[in-house]
Amino acid sequence: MSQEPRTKGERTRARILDSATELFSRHGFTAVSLREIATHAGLTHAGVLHHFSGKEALLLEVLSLRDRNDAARLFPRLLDPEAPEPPPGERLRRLIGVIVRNSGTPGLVSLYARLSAEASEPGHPAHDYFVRRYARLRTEVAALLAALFDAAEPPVRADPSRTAQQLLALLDGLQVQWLLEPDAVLMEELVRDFLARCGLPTAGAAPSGPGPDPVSD
Amino acid sequence: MSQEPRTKGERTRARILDSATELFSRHGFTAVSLREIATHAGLTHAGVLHHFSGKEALLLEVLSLRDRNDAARLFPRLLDPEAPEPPPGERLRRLIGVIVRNSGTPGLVSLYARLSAEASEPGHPAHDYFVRRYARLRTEVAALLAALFDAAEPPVRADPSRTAQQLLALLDGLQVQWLLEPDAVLMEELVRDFLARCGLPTAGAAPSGPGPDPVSD
DNA sequence: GTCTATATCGCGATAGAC
DNA sequence: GTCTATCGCGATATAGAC
Repeated sequence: MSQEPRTKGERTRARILDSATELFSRHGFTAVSLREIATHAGLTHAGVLHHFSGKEALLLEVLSLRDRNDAARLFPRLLDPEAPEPPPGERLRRLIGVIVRNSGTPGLVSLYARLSAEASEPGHPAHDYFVRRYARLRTEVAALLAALFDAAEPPVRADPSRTAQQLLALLDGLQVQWLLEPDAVLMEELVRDFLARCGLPTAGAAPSGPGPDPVSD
Repeated sequence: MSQEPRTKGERTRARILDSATELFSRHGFTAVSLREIATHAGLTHAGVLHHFSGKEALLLEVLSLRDRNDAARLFPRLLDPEAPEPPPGERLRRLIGVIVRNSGTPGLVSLYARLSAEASEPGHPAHDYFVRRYARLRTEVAALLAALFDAAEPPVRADPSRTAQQLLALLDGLQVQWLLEPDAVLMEELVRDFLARCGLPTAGAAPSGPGPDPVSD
């Protein structure tokens, strides 16, 4: 999961991130204090704040690590321009696979929804991160949709960029509803239904498989 | 906006709500302290906590008041079963009108996104409120869509309930993206586009007009 | 019932000593 | 790189004024 840390500082930092991930995932953001994370990692809360500028920044690190994993699974070239790019159909299957995979870690999904909403306030420390995240995702998903639209039979005439915005919004919005009432929201089915409405039938099941984590950082 | 308060307590409560709405909208939730709200309303922070069980509860009141306004505009029967129900086409126009109207108060939109994400954690004080909110909205929007589907030419064969979930998710998700980058997200157009894909063209502009606030509470 | 004043608690965050 | 000390915060509780 983590790149081999060389210095003591890097090891401490990694230990803090591990503790934070575990405690945030299990008990949520508000319920966990910096002092608890610090104790769990074997130092004081001021020690934690030497490595991370604040509680919010610590959450951002935890989530962006996970985010890079998901993104790299879908868009290998984002991390390594030399990486082989799977065909569009396979990438669409992986996108649905990420949805299924996320349902295994509702704690982190909840944290992400929370932070993205908080970060929408201008001036928030994570504001730029999310602006960039959506811009990047929109570009990548638009390119993927464009390829799928062209390859479809019959070809689909729709704006890939706008459809990408809609798809990303649908995923985010459904996740909130799913977190509130897991049994009432069939994420995968509703997403497939939307894609079908766009002229992109997604018959098969989503594999996404175990596979190695494409990000190590 | 507020029903004529009779007792001193009701007046104080309304004053606190007004102060909280103004300060939260302008500076966000985190940046405003209960002590500031109290001072702005002319009492101490303990006094505020006599009327509201906590800062989160105060936010919930501010937002649910606004929520009831929006909902009543779309579904008059929710508040008054005797109220006349506008035809489906008019109600769809009003729904789009609410989107346009919300873009005038990004502060409150941001607060709503934030709270709905936070409340997704089980055990959160507002968890039940949001579960009920989505259940109610899903039911109402599904009924509206069912009427529109039947009246469409040609009639649309789609599951109104699932389409309602998708539409609500789209609205929530787009709002987060819009808050992050207002110019990059054309809310109204993207929603109309989705509805058109569902077989529901929404040619005309959305009036929503000024009109009296349907909720007074 | 409405509200103030006060004290106490752990929290996130900062400054400075070591 | 980590600590102690300190700050204002949200929250709780109590006692009492009007």
